[in-house]
Amino acid sequence: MKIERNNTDRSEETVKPGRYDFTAIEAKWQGYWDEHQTFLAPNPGEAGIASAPAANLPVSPLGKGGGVREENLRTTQPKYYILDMFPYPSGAGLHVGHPVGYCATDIIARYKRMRGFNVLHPMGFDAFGLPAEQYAIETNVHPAVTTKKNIEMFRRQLKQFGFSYDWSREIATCDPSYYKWTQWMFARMFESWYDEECEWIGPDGRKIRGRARQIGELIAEFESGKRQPPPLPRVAEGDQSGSPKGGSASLPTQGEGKGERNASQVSWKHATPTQRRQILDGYRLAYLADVQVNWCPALGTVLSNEEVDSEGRSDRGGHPVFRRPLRQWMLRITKYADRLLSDLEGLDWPEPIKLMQRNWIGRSVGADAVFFLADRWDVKDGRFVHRASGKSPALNIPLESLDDVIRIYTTRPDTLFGATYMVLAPEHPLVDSLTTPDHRAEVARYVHAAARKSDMARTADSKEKTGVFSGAYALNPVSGQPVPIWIADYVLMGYGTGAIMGVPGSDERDFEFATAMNIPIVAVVKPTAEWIAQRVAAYAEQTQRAAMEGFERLLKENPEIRDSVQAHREQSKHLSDKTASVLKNVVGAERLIEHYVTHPASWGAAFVEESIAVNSPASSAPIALKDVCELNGLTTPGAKERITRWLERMGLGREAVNYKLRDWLFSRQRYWGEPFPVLHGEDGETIVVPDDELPVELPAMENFKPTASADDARSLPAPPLARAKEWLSVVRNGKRYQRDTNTMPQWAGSCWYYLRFMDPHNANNFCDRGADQYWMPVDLYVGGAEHAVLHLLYARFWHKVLFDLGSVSTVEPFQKLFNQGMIQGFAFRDARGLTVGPDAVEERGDDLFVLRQGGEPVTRIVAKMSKSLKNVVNPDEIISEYGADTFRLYEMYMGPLDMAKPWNTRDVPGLHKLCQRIWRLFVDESTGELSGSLTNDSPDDATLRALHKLVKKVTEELEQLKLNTGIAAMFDFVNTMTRVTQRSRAVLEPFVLVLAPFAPHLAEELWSRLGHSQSLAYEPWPAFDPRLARDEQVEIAVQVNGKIKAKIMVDVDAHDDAVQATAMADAKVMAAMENRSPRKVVVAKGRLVNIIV
RNA sequence: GGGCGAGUGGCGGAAUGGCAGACGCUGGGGCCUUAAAAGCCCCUCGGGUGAAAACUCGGUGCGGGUUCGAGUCCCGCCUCGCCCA
Repeated sequence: MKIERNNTDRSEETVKPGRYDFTAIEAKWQGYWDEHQTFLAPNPGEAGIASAPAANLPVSPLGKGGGVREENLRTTQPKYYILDMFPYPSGAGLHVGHPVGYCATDIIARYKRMRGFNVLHPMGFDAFGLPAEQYAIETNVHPAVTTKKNIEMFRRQLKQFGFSYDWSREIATCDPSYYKWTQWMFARMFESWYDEECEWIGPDGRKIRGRARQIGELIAEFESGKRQPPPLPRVAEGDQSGSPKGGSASLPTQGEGKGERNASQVSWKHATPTQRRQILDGYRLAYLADVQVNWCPALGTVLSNEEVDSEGRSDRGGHPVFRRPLRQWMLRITKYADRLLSDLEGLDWPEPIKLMQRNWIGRSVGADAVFFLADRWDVKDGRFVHRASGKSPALNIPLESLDDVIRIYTTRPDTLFGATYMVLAPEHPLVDSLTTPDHRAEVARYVHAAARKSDMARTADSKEKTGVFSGAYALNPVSGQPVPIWIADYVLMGYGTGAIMGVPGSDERDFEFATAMNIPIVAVVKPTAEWIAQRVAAYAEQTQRAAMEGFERLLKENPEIRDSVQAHREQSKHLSDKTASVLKNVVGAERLIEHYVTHPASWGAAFVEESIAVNSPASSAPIALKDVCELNGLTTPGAKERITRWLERMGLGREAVNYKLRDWLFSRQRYWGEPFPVLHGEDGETIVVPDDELPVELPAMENFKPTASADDARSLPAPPLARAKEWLSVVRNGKRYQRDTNTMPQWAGSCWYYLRFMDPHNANNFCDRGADQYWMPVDLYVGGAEHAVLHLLYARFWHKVLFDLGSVSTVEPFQKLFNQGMIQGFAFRDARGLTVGPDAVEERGDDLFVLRQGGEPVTRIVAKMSKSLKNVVNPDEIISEYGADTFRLYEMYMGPLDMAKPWNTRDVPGLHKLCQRIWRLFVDESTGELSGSLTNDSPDDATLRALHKLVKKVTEELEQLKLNTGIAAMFDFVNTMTRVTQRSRAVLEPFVLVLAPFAPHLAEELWSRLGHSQSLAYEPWPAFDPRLARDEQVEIAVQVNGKIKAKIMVDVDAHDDAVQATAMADAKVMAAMENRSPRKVVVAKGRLVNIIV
């Protein structure tokens, strides 16, 4: 059809019928990919859906058109599993931060397909979670409905980017056919225990120590007598509520019994069914325990630490939150601490993430030690003697069997002589029994108040230390000296044993506490000169009153310098650097160190580093013990070693490894999560639901509101599921059971989703073993660094349990991890430092921004995108205006993938222009036909070289995920090609293939217009000729004494001598050398020549 | 408070220890056009000399160091961001 140029209707459409119509092109190819199932990835044993290049032909020679096609099962090819952290489908939809990782993985996935890999690139939804439930509470719409709607929105949004996901593998964790297997895995954890002694060879041939085993094997060991059950807590028979007596029996705990609780040895043979259950529960990987939780009665739920503010109120609503013990499901992740730590070594992960995991696991080697309650123990003949039983500790008596002691863990046993007090957490079971009558009222008040504070508020460094004296004393095991026992909330029950020895001379927080409570401070480690110098500098800044007091004391004790220091002080009220230097130079480091050793309290801070032991024991203090461990003069590691051996020999302690990592609290009082596949009998028995009854589906409910109750620490949580009466009660074998009213936390489903992707529709197993062996491990896992610890640690733990049980073949799930950077937004800051969003600001000329109201100038800053700043960018608008290809290119061009960078919509058109220019290289806009400049002639040297350079650069950058510079190379290439009038197909066709991973719609369209009938998705990636990918001559700089004086052209392969000769012959160089002869000449090949005269 | 990361033009950023500022945006100039848009071409770190071509000096948060040579490596600071507490 002829275009009528003089038509009155001069819309763009009629003027340029061949324009780059991204809307039509993108819809067309997304339709094509769907229809042809282009990105379906076959599993082993399945026929390859699409034909593919042979694995041994990863690249095609350039300039010869399409590569050789062979019918070939892709499953015989090398595989590549590339995974995105799947999103939570929130009601707000995608924002521009989400697709950063998705664009990158899609580019790599498409590239790897062209390199001949069978690529698994799936997408799904982490669909259980709080926001949907919260929305349900507010609107009474079922979370399943909202979630389904949100998933549909997300899927639509994701599809418009043209991502090459195999959508046939889509999963959602809230789908019963998915959570059936989450429940199944939980049941396996309930039915297994961790055998720490087990040594075995994994499928990879490596020796592993420790293994999850079937609980039946443990029972068999008990029955055969091969293994003895540990002592049980002494609970009155038949007293299921375990009514606390003296407060000591109500806090069973993770793991085995603690030393301070009374325990009784029961043989398996003579154990009652209840006792046997208790014994086994102490071993199971999934177990029930009473743990301290943040209970918010008004909201009817338990809150996570992050949901409680520093005042101990709920984030939402500001309701009181109480610390109280609740019976919760726990996962025994702590048993895997060592393996989670050591297996990090072999992973290709960013070092900071590994470090964060190491810190989170927090392995430390220290010692357990016992302190003796002073009113129940005596020191007789230099030994500790229990008043009631007359027993004494000894080498062969386990710590656990000592009564009336407080067990502590310390990473610094070398500082035991400096322990001048003890602290028990307010929840500690011994608090009630050891508090003396005259202190009881005060202690009770304090304990009650502490229950209302969050862990975070209690341990915040900035907080003033609080505590009350219990009236009781304990005997220090290394000296026999009595030390006061305090109750203070800076010690948490959940960490260690809930009791600490206070060593104010060697611990910052103990120092603060001792200072506040007037407890003696003893230095047991000699500070280093560097530390003393720093403290002296702190005097000069006059930051702390304690430091000033210490300074005054120093002056008093050193009259010979008082005058000279005083002279400085008269000139200025403050201490100056000069004063500090007088201290250092006149008093001298040695005497300052001595001063700290004798008067640590004056120094305003504790020396917490490692150095040399002193005052251990102090020469002045009398020691009641017969056997004394002398530490003075030893280095910290040496002192640790000696004291630990001594403690062991005396039966007072032992070496111990501790972890910061806690067992995983796995229950939530929520509706929208996986129900636990367990049944609770009225007699306290807990059984798992048989596999053939899985999944245990959520009951249909209409009201999700938590049952609010009085703001009272004693009220009980009533989860929504507790109201599903019919669902709740179950009869099995004539016995009545109740289902668990808790659900699993959101992390559960994401612990194994990468396994389900490999075989998403399998009804008989969570994943076929063959698929697992073929696809695992994940070759590249891309997501935000905010999941560095929790998700990645939980998933690794979960995977290792499955590995131990023989369900998966790899030790670690994610071989390579990459963290994409955050997309930030612009915001503005006014003179007072207040941050405002872009909608409150007007731009006046170049980089001048003023407030719309008032006209006050503001400066532009980069800030996290947030609803409150209204600087969130929605990708839908960008895509409808510029297209998905432009969006993908822009997001990848913004900067390095792993860096945070601000979104700037103003930059987007530049990438759109790139697409248009590429389009015009091929298509005549006025006709829509292929451009007349396109020839079938063989390419000229310049454009051929440009192509080979491009292929080399893009290939190298893709391998390193440096997509921004890869795109810059394409700009360069397009600039070069725009300037020429004849363009050879032999150059342009390979270019389309290089473009394809980045801008797939545009590339497919051009490919098809060039006459190809099939998608380019499986075309071989172009190869480059290294000789053509570089110039024959290069310009190099010539420096004389490091200053550039000239530029010369030399052959790339030219010998250094020849380059040097050319450089020296240059007129400007000779002028700069001024007839001096070179002392030294450095030739950096292809870079520069530096002549030193 | 601890850990990690980052500071380079007006903006985003580039640079195996080797010519700082590739590439894009913005801004300016030119060509094309009746005109505009689009497109194409050129310029765009700062100071100095010059009519111009060009020449020259300075410059990668601050202060030191290693090196023939440092944005890059080392030491000490400052600021910002993220995570943890």
